[in-house]
Amino acid sequence: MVKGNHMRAVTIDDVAKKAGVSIKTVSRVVNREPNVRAATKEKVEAAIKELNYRPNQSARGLAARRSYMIGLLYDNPSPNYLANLQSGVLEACHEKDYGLALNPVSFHDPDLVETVVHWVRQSSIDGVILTPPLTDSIPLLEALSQQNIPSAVISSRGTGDAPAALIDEEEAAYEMTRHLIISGHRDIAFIKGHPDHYASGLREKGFLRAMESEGVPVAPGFMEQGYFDFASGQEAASRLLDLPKRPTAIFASNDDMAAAVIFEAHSRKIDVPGELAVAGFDDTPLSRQIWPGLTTVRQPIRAMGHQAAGLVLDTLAAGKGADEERKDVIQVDFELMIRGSTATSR
Amino acid sequence: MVKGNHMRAVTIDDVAKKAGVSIKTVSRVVNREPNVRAATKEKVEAAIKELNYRPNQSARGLAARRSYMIGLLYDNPSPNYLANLQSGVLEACHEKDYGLALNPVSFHDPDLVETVVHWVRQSSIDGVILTPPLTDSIPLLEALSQQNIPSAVISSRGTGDAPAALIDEEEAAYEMTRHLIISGHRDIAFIKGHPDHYASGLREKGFLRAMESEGVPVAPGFMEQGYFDFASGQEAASRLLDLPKRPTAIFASNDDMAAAVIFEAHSRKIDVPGELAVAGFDDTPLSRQIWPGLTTVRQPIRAMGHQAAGLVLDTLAAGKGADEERKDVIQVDFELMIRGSTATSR
DNA sequence: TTGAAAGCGCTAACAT
DNA sequence: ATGTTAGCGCTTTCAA
Repeated sequence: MVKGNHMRAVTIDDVAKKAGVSIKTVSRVVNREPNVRAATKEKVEAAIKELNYRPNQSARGLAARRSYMIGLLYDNPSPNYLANLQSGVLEACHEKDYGLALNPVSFHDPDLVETVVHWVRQSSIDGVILTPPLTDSIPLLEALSQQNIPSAVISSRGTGDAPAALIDEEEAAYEMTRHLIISGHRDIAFIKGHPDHYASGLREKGFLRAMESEGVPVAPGFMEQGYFDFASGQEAASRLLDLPKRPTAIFASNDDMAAAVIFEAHSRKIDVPGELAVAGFDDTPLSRQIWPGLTTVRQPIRAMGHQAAGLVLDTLAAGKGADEERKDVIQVDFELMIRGSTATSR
Repeated sequence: MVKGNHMRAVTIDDVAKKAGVSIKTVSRVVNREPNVRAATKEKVEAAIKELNYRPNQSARGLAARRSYMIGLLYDNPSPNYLANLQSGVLEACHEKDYGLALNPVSFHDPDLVETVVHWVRQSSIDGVILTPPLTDSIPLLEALSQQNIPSAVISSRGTGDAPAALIDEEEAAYEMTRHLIISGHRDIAFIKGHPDHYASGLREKGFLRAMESEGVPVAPGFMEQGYFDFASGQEAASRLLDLPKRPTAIFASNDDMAAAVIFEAHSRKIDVPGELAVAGFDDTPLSRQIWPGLTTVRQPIRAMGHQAAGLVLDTLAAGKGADEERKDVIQVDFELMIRGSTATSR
């Protein structure tokens, strides 16, 4: 493959000339539009191949008023979450020859809605994927829908406002709680997730439902507020472990907080899992890298990213707008990962 | 702000009208071209701000024959590394109204060079940023240079093949090793990094230099090969801790492997730091979330991403090609983070 | 220092 | 089933 530094790029005109058709016909073939005779199509495809033609994305975007890019919106997710999600989204984009534009935003920005809509308009982003907690901003969802911007959400309230890829958060928390109860625990404390996240409520609900259905009471002071970060987990853990009658098990709403619980236990010489069982949520690498290994809930973030991107791209492929929005909800399976932090035999 | 469904995006004409100048003048301001009176410039900037104008990338790309995008190439970095780096790069891109295109590739792909060059050409990517170990692929660097594709590397052999943002890896390893020696250790083992990474060699060199200069011999079997992942750290740690006369300190070439050392120590009831001191490299969140806290070397990845993007964008701004490539090397400061895993008084 | 005019390569709307 | 004609919003010439 020899190329000079300033080789003129092959354009649609070159292809049209070589195939002996108009540029519009070439355009039709490239965009897989109907109404092209098979023979014509073949001629054009041959010319494209011979010239090694690739449409200029800028020209395409300018003329068609779209960018052939979808946007990923996020607010300060954990590195692990972002990397996995992005990897899945990129994969799906790659399959459909779409590009990915990233946009880190702030959930609490009063101009969030305007910022996002403006970004989409100015960049001609064709569709967007939202991640928690942005997925739980009703004004944002409404604006996107009203502005006819195709979108999909990762995890969400599942109200069907937009297509979604999610797990059954409540059921996952329910099952994890049952695991603790079945392991013999009755003094189980819970550290809640960040209140901005709708999923936090679901996890809490799952916990409470399991306790109630098993007839295990939640002791006073055993429900602590956390914010998904290590520091808040540490504070919550401190309070719980300083209680006169401390819990024998703590279920934290995510792994970072669970790791903080273990950290605090270690520093007080409280044996995990002997004196204290700990469970988390997310199955981050961290859960395998601390000692003892952390029992947690695995969600297939990567796959969910892939699915969500697929939902957006399907909408795009279906109708050029998001008019007849298909409000799919893809529920994927979670998995309980039982590790050392809740081991019973020792 | 009321907007209909098909609100026309703000264009350069709107800005020109509002500022009372021609579109060319707006263009000059946007592109920071010279020969614009300060007063005019201010008027235009005010209009841009008021209308919240962002240039249409497709139109820009079409007219200027470039994409206004830079590419970020990576091969399976740790989530934390990727998230931080990307954040810095995005920030720099945002400042200059550039877009970012991501490209996960494989260092061992025999078609790596062709894949990358083709991708850059097809997408009209204006320049690229390489991350380790891609930064250490001579053929890749040569191809980019030969094809006149502006690029910058994050960390590298520092040979000046391309502009780079890096820390003094060897010196960092040297100082960490000295910290261990000064803390009273003499039986110090080292777990090497992935051999694909040039930095691995530098870190090893720093370790050996410190040992030698302090007159501390490296015991047989005290140099272990690792691959930067937790599993390889575990294996290396197992071998080291099973030695008849085991080390009193282990310096692992990154945090994941150091965490594995601590994990293995815990599971053998070896007290850290009492019986075994452990040091890592990277200052990942993990280093603060395991117990005891991990002594490590902090590199400002985010800042390095920002710098590297700046180097590429500067090249782009300077000459339209990378003709008179400025082979800058920006060295940023590292920092020793001393935490519990190497504490002396207990 | 500024502006007017001419495209960049493609798709959309309307021919035929 | 295929072609013609206008732009899309910007940068580039070149002129003033």
